[in-house]
Amino acid sequence: MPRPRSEAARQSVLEAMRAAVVAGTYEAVTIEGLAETAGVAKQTIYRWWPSKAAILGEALLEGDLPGADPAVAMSDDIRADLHAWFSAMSAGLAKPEGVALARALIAVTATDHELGLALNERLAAPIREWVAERIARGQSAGEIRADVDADAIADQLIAMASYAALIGQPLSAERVEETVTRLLRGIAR
Amino acid sequence: MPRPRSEAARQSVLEAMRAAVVAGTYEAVTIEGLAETAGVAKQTIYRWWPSKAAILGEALLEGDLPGADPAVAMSDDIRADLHAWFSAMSAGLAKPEGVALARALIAVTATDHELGLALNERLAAPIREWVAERIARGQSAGEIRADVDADAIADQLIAMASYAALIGQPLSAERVEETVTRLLRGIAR
Amino acid sequence: MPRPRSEAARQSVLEAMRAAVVAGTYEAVTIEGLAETAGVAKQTIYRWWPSKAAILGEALLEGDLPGADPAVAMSDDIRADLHAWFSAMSAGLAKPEGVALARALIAVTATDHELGLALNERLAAPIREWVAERIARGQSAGEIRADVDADAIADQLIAMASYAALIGQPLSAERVEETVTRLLRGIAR
Amino acid sequence: MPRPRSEAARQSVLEAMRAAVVAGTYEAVTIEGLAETAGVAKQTIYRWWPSKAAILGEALLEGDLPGADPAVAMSDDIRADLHAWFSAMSAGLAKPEGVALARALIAVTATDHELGLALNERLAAPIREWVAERIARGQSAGEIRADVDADAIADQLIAMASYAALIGQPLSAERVEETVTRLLRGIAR
DNA sequence: GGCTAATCGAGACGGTACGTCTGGTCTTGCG
DNA sequence: CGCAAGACCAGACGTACCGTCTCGATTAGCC
Repeated sequence: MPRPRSEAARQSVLEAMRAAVVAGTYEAVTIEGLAETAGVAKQTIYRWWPSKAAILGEALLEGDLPGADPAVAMSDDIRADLHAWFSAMSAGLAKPEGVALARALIAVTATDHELGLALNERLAAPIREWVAERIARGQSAGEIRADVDADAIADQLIAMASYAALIGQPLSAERVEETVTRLLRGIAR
Repeated sequence: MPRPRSEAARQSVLEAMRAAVVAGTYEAVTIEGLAETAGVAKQTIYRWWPSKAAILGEALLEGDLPGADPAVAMSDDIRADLHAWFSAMSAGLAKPEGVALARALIAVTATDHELGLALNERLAAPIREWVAERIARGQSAGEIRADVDADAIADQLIAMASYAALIGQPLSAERVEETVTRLLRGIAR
Repeated sequence: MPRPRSEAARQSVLEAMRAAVVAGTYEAVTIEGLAETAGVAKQTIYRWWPSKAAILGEALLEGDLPGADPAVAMSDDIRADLHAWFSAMSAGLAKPEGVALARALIAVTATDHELGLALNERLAAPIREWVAERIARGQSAGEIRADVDADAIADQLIAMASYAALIGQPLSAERVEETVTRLLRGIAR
Repeated sequence: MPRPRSEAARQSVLEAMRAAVVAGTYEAVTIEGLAETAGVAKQTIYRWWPSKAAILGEALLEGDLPGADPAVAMSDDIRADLHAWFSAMSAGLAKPEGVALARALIAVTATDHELGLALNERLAAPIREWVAERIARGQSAGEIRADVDADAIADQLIAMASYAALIGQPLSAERVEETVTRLLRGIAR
């Protein structure tokens, strides 16, 4: 049987993509540049990825987009939980690295619809899940209205954080605070 | 004393940019293609614009980004007003042309920070103003809490509409309805 | 280890150059035009040749400048030999193709000193050699003065033929005849 | 009455052409550059000259091509006269300025046949005349054969000097000496 | 322990677009 | 109406990458 795909080459391409995106804009990333920094032949890239966008996608899913993972334990205080999570996400997307990766994701979405949609779906799913679960808990506890649409809330917060990264003006602590407060007022029983 | 700049050339370049963006992606727009469709020499473009992004900026500010202009009269019913406006904006950004232009704006913002920020500022300003005014009216009427941050609300809605356009899934009427309802519950006195 | 240079591409570029020069002036030759007629990418040309002049040089050395090769057998009659050769050279440079190539050589020499000098040297060398040999033979035979400078003679005839091609008025048979006669009177013992 | 053509502009264009040609190659001369150095508008050049070549032509005829003017008095010694003149011409074409202008003339001739021919004719005429006259004198004095073709001699010397300038290797004093000596042996009675 | 088949690096190839430069033409307003 | 100034259309310049295509050199299994 033939020689298997080189995992080292794969990793170094993904790493090169992350580095390139953080260093400049996604648009400025070049397959040739990637190949050079990764120490890999161009053909090796073209053999395994159909496009620059696909490489970014894999790099984002594999590495992590700071703020994308709602690694927040749930307590009994829904306000505290939502605030902790939204605040963490905003902070993740406020770091230079986070801004760069988020912008690259946005750029690729604005360009390659299909892939962008898929990526957003994949990255948003755990968030939606977390929010749904926390809202459901609040509903069980009788704090939250029964007719609240958890997805709408998750989407709103994702949109806000994402837009803030796009225009490069991270949500301030006050804005985060205000948003959570107002949101809770809107969905409290 | 020399020949003045040709307004016709300028207009046809901007028009070509709008057309190109609507027809494909912003990334796929080419200065050479623009020159060709506009019936203009490449140098004429380079003489007056420093970049593709600048052309798009001018085209967006001059032509109009559907949904960007809050041309909604204010009534005494704040719910109706907010709904009418947010609904109109969402609808504008749901039309193919609106999606295309919004995505182009997003793409340029993700790429050329400076210019993107300026553009967003310019386009958001009238919206912020309108929302501020409407909220203030509501506060005078005693319907709305005094401590509400109008900018936060405007930004939230802009982010939501913009993100919806980005991922190509326009806000449904239900989602618009839900958002306004929840929002009002959050800010009502 | 990579793919080797394409000889086909190289040849078709050189051929395109010869054709272009014969069809028009050297000045009017365009790298883009060359690439197009040769069915080759522009970059392939830039990869291998530093300038238009270098292409012409290679084309001239490889193909042949009519009249540049003194393919004349030597007999015992120095007058006949010199006449045959000078006449052949003049005739070669009188043909439209010869005129065109000679002019291109002159144009490139007038422009790119270094290369022009090298080319002239390379093309003149066999001529100088032939003349030197024939003169030496004449000297052995006692027909020609011992102090004759063969290079001076070769250069004179090259200059004359070249200048004639430049101004587009080929040396007439009479002028060739006269020149050889006068020359021989000048160097005979 | 209309304003007459500006002689100052004309002169400064011609001067700029001479300077440009001496400073670089004829090919590198640019109408725009000319206009700039001459302090003249591009259109003023296009109004009065059909081409770059025409400007050079006028500049050469008006200014002087060093060595082109056979300003040599005739004595009774034909050898001395021919040597003096040919030597002066070679020297003129050996000076950097002379080489540059001669090359420009050659370049324009290689490119614009018509004009080049005309220019060569104009510049060669006085030389041919001078040579014809001197030869005729020599014939009267019985030094020179009656059947000598003066034009052939003039052309030969022009070609030699011109070719020497072209390849940038001025005729050495020895070569000049040798040439005149050999030439005279060829035409002496 | 050789055979074989897909991998890898390197980089040439036909292309497209870049941003710049110049050619010629035209349009201003001043003198 | 000539002229300086400079915008305009046109198109070549030389460069950078694109995605495809050889090359020769490894490197697994499988015989």
